[in-house]
Amino acid sequence: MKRPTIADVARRAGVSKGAVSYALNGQPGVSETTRQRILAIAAEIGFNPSRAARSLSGASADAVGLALCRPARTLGIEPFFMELISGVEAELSARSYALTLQMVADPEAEVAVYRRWWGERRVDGVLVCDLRTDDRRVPVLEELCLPAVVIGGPGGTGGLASVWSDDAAALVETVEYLVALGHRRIARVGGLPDLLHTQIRTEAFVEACARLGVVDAATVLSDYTGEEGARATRRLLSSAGRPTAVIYDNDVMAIAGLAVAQEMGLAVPGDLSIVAWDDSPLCQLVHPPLTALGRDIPAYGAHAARQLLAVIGGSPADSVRDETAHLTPRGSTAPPRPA
Amino acid sequence: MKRPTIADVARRAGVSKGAVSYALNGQPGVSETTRQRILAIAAEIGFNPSRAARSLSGASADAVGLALCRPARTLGIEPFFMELISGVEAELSARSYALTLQMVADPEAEVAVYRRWWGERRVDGVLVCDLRTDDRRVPVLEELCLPAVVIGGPGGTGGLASVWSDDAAALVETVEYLVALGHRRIARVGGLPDLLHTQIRTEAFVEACARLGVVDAATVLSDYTGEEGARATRRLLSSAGRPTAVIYDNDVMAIAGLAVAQEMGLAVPGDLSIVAWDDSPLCQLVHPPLTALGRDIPAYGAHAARQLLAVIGGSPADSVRDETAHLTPRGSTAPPRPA
DNA sequence: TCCGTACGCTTAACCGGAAAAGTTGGGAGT
DNA sequence: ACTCCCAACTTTTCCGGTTAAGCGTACGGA
Repeated sequence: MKRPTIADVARRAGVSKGAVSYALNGQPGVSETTRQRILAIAAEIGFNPSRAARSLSGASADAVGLALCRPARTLGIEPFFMELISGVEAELSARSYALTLQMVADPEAEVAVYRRWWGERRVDGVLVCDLRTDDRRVPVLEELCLPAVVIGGPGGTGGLASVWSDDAAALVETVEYLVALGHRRIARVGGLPDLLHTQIRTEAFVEACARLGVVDAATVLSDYTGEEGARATRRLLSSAGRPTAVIYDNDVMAIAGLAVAQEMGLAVPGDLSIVAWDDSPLCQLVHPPLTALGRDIPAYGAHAARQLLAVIGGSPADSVRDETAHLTPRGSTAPPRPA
Repeated sequence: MKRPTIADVARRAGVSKGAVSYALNGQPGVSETTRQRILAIAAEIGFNPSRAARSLSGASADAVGLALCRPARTLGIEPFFMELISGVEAELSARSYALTLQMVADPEAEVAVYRRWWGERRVDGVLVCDLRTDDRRVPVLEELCLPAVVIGGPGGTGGLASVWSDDAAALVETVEYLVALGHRRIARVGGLPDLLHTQIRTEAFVEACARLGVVDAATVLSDYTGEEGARATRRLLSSAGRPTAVIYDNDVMAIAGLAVAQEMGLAVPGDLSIVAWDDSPLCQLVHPPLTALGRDIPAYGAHAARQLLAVIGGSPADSVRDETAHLTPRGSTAPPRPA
């Protein structure tokens, strides 16, 4: 089946290409009668203007890009990205923008992808995830003047717009809660060390623990996978001054940690309290259900998408704060058993 | 920063646009010396040919589309799609194809998306998930002659190419395994009833149970969410002739079912054996770890992507079988406790 | 009556590449 | 010495839209 072009519509309507273009784009230059006739014909033969031709003559690509740099196994297991993407998509498809997705091996490759997208005019802007310290992607995007919204922060985003959530505040709230329960030896299993939010959380953790008189406040860094979470937990629980509470940087590691505790004969929450970051339905499916730091991830993605569309539309790049994760206490946290 | 065009390269090289085009595309028509000089200049100024211009003059869009029609919460929680996407992506990015992702509300909207993509020449082909019975998308894609690969089947794919996995065989293997353990009352918590693979599995289940003398072989349909899985499990375990084994159509429902069984005071696997379809790492993180029907989902996606690229390249549309899911017995299955 | 002008449309240029067709200059063949 | 051919480019056209500019026609005001 041949795709109809604007010329086909013009021929059937007995007018010129220009008239059809004006009619379809709501521009003045055609009478209302003619416009309706043209619209009817276009609808009848199923005409859609070619994106290529349209964007060639100056219009935008009507697409935004998202490059993800995480190993496939991490992506599959973590609900975070899929939820984020569905939120982004909800916002984009409402304005008939497309989302172009690309998995990359490392930040180097990601920068290359951005350069290519920019050169090809394939996207009007990009969403940047997994912000790192001194992130090399930031200066490149600034240099290219490619509209971008960083999902993460605060800080480290240069002149780029960003949407961020106050992880430090959420972590402080969690430590305060655990201290209030009576915990004095709290550990944390963190995510990938290069990620900025890991560092933000670590700093907040150290600061809060110091301020609140937590004796032992170790952070063990991991990679978000269940295996690594389990290994880190085993190490923590085997140590001399074993913690009475552990905060995990994602739910997968928390669930793995729970399994390890049970396998080592420790009662949760009697001997060990567990808090998970990211409150996916998984947290409620295990026994005991996990106390978790949750927030609306699709809304976060939608927020970022909305801001990106604004930046593409010419708005100044500003940094906006999204909802802070809130603690939902469930069965995995309780006062520590007296020694 | 202004994007370099082919004219910029031509000017700096002191040749015409045509020469640059020949040089960059490896066509004869320029000397090797000139070609190298042009390539060097192009690399130096970071030239990437505009996708729009290129695809306008007959070339392909170098992108494939994937429209997903599932509620956001299902997408987030199920590792399946993200793993599939990462597999698809791995294959596509190796050939510098882009993946255009779109979430849609219903099959109607999905068909509209296909028509638009086709008209806009935004994609060269599409991957179709969640095949239904008498799927309306199939005839539309055939009418449009839009290259497509259906992920699912067998059957119901009309003249479209497809990649499928033998779910019936996997289910039969599972039932045989449970019967061999001594189970005679086996239930199944299925997925969305409209999906073709749900029906294929149900038929295979009924047939296998009848053949193997399973007394009670109920299938309760659900929607892949933990809540619904839990509800279905509660109903099954409260019934008179309570099953001694349950097969779940995905891992999330299986984990929810496990929690329900434990909450109702039933020992797993003593009182109830559980088998999960889709073997994500989650299955190994719960206690007891779940016996699961697993297969390599990223490879499945890669396989589908490879076939789509072949169809786009002009290969005939054929139907190829991917790996069959294999059963990995773990702690959640055992012989039923004698009554 | 004549001119200005607003309307409704057509024409043509342009976007940035690909590729067909046209144009050189130099070397081989006779 | 003259033709022929081919390599190496240049020029031109085309893809399918958008949009500035042009061009009749009708209508209103002086």
